[in-house]
Amino acid sequence: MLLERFLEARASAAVQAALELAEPTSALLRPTQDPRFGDFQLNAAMALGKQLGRPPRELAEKIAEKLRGEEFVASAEVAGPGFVNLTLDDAFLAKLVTDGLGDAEHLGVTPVDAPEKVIIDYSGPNIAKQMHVGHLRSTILGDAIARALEFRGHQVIRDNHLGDWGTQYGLLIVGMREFGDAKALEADPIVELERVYKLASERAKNDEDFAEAARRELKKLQDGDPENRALWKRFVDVTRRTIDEIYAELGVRFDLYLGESAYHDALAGVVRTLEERGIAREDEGAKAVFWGEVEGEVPAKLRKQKEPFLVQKRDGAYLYSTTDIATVLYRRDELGVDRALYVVDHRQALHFEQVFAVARLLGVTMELVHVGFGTVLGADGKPLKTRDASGAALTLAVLLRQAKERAAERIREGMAEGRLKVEEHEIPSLAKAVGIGAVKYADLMNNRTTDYRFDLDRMVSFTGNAGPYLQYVHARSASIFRKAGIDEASAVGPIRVTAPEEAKLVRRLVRFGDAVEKVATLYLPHILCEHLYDLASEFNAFYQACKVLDAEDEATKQSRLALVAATARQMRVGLGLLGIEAPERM
RNA sequence: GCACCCGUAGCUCAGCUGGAUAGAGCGUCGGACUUCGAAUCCGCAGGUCGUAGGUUCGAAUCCUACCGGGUGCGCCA
Repeated sequence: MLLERFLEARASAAVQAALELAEPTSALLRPTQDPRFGDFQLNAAMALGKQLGRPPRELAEKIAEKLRGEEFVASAEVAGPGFVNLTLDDAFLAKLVTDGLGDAEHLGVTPVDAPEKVIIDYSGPNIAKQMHVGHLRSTILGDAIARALEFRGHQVIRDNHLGDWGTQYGLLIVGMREFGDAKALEADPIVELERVYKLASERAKNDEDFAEAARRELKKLQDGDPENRALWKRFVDVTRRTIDEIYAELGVRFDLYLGESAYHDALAGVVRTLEERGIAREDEGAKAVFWGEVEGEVPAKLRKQKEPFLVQKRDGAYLYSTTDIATVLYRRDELGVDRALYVVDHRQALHFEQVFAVARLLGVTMELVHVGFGTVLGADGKPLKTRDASGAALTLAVLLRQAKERAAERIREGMAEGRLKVEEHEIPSLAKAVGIGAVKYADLMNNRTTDYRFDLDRMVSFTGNAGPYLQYVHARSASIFRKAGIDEASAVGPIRVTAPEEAKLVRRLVRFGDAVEKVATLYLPHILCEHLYDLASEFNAFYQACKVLDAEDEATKQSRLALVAATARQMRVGLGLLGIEAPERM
């Protein structure tokens, strides 16, 4: 069940009945910010008081009275100008958690009524370039959102829209012939490709013949010249080897790797269609959409825009705008998706608005969402540069390695202090789980929409609100079962709330489904991070205050074991949705 | 010129789409390990929510203006 949805529905019905309203109205249910006000508050009375011309507190009292009969309500009190403060019934909540134990996969969270086929486009690294920390966000966010959607019951297609096509390949081809080193390309492909690209693009700036040659080779490549095609294919293959290592490290996977090149053959047709429909027209030799003149539905913002949306260059080459339009059509016609998500830096917001607007003009009705995210900034507050000569390149591979190293150090400390019984050979996998988990959590805990400052120390920090804090709760839970010599799955309650810490923990556990639902509808994984952090805090408080194995009686022990099991499982599943491992010990 | 985003504790950030006395982490300082794991817990300190108006029972949140920072806008992706 989704608790908030359930409560909102029941409370709204109560409001309508209590006030004898003809139309249904929202109870304006919100979680309270202060436990003194109970668990949830209803704000409807104040809004309706104005509307109905009656004192809000009088309405609130009627609503409260109506709710007092509900089985999930412990108390309903009127407070302040007309709040109705709801305190939920402990036994009702405890039963929800106990019931959830029977559902190992979804923890009692019911799936959406109408599952959709959703394609999610994320990561999208460029061929011939190292993945750097800027790629982390799209990759991690996309993966977490995909998992949340799947958890809610949607069918998800993960697509890696590789940057494997475009003008840089002309440069790379002539560059490789001019400066390339076959041995280096084999040994460390991306380093060599980046070196060659840098030399070639510098040369092209001052050498018109060289630049011309690059354009010629690009044209040959795009026309299917076998030799250039083979070289290009090699660039793609060696890059794929490297990025796939990173994905394996991150535990990220894709169903499709349909890069830009996959749509090349469709581009001429797209432009032709746009012209035929009067959406695009020729101008100064190029083909473009002029938002002021096209007929049909166009967002007001674009209407006002002077600059056209270019779909073909004067020299006949296509742009990524054309590719993206072709991609939308492919996803509709060949994949039949209901929804397409683009997890891409928010600097491309205008680009996607334009792509989507063109798609609408072409009659595309599926939901198209640009899931934009903030830019990763360096310590100076400027977008993090990685290609620049100044300072060592901070690649994703380097970041992940450092995170793992620090985690390994930490594990060795624990072993030395005797807190941890870990075999030497377990260290690498454990360090990976903790190190990579810390990096992922540090990224995901930020609100997706805002820029954030990249700080390596913070990212591999293992204290406070950080990945390992959540993993630690899971490991502690697992440790209790190890010590008791029983299986987590055999702890089935029933849960009874006796201590205040148990009451708080239960109240957190029942809100898991709502958190995941928000991630899947708002595309904001940090909401789940926050939930799991709160869960961890409340578990730690419970752990501090309540004996589990040495509980005062057998029923309490069974209840608490079930509570520990529910926490462990929710933490494991929740971390799983974030793409973070939950080790049994750490 | 047009469009968009952001200003919240010393630092990094939440604040669930308008609710009550604005919350975390880090950092500082002080406590808690013979007791289910101290990567933990407890406590102290820290705020004109950029500024000024407006909307209303009620604003960090919505509107307007201004200040400050950033981004994107014909032939890159």
